[in-house]
Amino acid sequence: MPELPEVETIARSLRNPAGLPFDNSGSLQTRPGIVGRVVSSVELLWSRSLVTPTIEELGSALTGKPVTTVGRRGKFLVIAFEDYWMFIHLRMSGDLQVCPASTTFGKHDRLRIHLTDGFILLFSDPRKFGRVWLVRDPGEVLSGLGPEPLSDDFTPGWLHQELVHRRRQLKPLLLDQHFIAGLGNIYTDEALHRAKLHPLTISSSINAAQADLLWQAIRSTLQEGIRRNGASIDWVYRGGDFQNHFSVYGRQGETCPACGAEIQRILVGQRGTHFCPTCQKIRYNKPR
DNA sequence: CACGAGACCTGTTCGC
DNA sequence: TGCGAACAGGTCTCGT
Repeated sequence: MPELPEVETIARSLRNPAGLPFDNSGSLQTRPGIVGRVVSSVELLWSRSLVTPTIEELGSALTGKPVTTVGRRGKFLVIAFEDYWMFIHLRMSGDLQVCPASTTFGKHDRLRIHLTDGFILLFSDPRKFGRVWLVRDPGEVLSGLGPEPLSDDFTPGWLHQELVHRRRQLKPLLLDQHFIAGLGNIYTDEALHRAKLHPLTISSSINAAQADLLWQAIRSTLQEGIRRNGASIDWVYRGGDFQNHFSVYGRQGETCPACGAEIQRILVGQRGTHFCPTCQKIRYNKPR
C-alpha cells in the first residue's frame, strides 16, 4: 500500500498532537499523536514482523520511555526514543494507527505498543510482509538508501548524472530504493507519464532536458500525493484522495487525460506498468 | 552489472 | 453459486 506520500501522511498524523483530520468523509476519527507518550508494554502477535531485537529486549528497552520524535525516511516510518530508533516498513499491506486501549484484537494485528495514557500504537498487516526494527544505530537499517526525492540533495543535475551513469530501464531503476528512496509502483508510473517518458527507456539515453522534466515530475507527483494525504485503493482505506487523480495507474483501457489515447498496461520486472503509448514514446538520444 | 524468476503472505476480484 | 487463477501499493535472494 504505502509509498512515500502514504508513509509521510501517517508520520504527520502520529506527530500531530490533535491527530490529522484526513478529509471530510466522516469515516475516520481524528487520531491522537504519540510524541511524548510513554510506552507501558509491547505485544508481538506475529514473530517475523520483528526483525530485531527479540520481543523481550524490545519490551525492556522501551518500557517507561517516551516517544521523542516521529519522522520518515524513504518508505520507512521512524519513531525515535531517547536511546533507540524504531523503523517500521509497511511493505504491501501494513498500517499503523493509534487506537484506544480498550480496542479488541484484530485479526491482522502484528505488534501492539501500549502507551501509558490509554492508547495503543497498533501495527497491523494482513500480508505479513511489513517489518519492524529497533536499533541504536540508524545506519543498520537505512544505509544504502538513495536520496530523499523531496530534499535538497536531489537535484536535476544529480539525477542526470546518475541516469547516464547506468544502463537500466527507467521503471525498475526508479523503483530501486538504492537509487531514490520512496517511489513505488503508483508514483513511478504517474511520474513517468508527467515526464512523457516511456517506462522501458534506457536511463543512459536520457538528456539533460529530459532529466530535468523527470526531476520535476517526480517532485510534483509526490507533492500532490502528500497534499492529498496519499492514495487509498481496494479494501485498505486510509482517507487519501490521490487515487481519484491518477493519470495512468490502474487506468488501462481508459483514455489518457493529456491526449485521449488508450492507456496501456504491460509487465515490467513482474510489476504492472501503466503508460500512454502516445505521450510516452521511447526515443534514443544516444544510440549505440 | 542488469535482468528475470521465485519467495514471502493473505485477501479480493475476475473469468468460466 | 462455485472454484481456481490472477492480481495487489514491496523487497530480498539466487541464477544467468
